[in-house]
Amino acid sequence: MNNRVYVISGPTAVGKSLVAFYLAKRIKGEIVNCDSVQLYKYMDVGSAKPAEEVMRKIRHHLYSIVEPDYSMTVATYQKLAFAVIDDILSRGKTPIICGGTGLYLNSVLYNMDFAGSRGRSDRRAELERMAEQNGNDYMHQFLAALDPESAARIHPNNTRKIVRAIEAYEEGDGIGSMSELKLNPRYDFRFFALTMDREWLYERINRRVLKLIDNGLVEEVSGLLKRGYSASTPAMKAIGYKEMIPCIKGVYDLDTAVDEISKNTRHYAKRQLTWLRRYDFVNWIEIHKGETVGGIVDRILQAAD
RNA sequence: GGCGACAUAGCCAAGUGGUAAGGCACGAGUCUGCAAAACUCUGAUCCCCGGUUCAAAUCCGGGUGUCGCCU
Repeated sequence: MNNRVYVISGPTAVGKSLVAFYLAKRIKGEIVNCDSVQLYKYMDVGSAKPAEEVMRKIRHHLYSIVEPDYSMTVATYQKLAFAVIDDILSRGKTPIICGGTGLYLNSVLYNMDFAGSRGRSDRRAELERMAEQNGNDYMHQFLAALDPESAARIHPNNTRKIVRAIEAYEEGDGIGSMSELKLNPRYDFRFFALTMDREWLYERINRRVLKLIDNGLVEEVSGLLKRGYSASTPAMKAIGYKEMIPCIKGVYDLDTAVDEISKNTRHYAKRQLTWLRRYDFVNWIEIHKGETVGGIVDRILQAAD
């Protein structure tokens, strides 16, 4: 059975969705979301989900599948993604994974086993409280006493990771190291990362944020607040949402919100590029000004064979 | 034209004689169950010239520039 799987990644706002869509049209593909925020319902504008009519023309999977207060994890994503990918393949179509959430990408690309520790939320809360009371170094030393290897890998200030490492250790195996991961043999990947001149990308990001406002971001976030979601809802920590809440509450004006969203999006895009550079088997597709989507798809298909 | 203030990294900015805090931006990076998250690293000899002093971003004189007020 053919098990080819395309992966289209890249920083936010390079145009992944559009490229994936045209690629899907060419090869009878179906798109599988790999964006942690587009997984959520009611978060369409801020997460820049593909338009309705686009979704009607080509099958799109794993978009808007959970409520904003659902706490998503990589493990869950992986399970969902595998199920969808296998389903698409079984129908003789080609899955096109599209998104820029690096960790989620890893869960598909690599042989990551999440069967072990799940993490109990009560224990996590307890550890977080402990961290707040005793400080970063205390927690780091606490971890070092249990699991010196992972303590050595985690910076003392990164409390979130330290808590997870302690949690994982207490549950059993502890956390592994991503540097030892092996490629997932189940699929025949064609992995592409779109990129473009940094300055141009930043211009696109700035422009897109303005467009999100035009498209009704303020209304979308107000709506979410009315539904009862708040700044502490997991999904509301996403860029575009977390900055919009204070604006709606009158803490600062819309211009400030726009600046904050743009800045955080630029930072995010930069981190995504850093993440993608670590894959030695990725095919970089540098997009040039004036190039058509068709042309980009041509280059992808050429490189894929 | 006169009077006054200011001049420190891309931006904001502390420091008023002892050898340049901090923040932001930019850049680089880490990453095994919150990942659009969390975290780390990185830059200047202080507008120019001269003087005082063992020692000046810090004091004095001159120049240039910016801002404010006055005529």
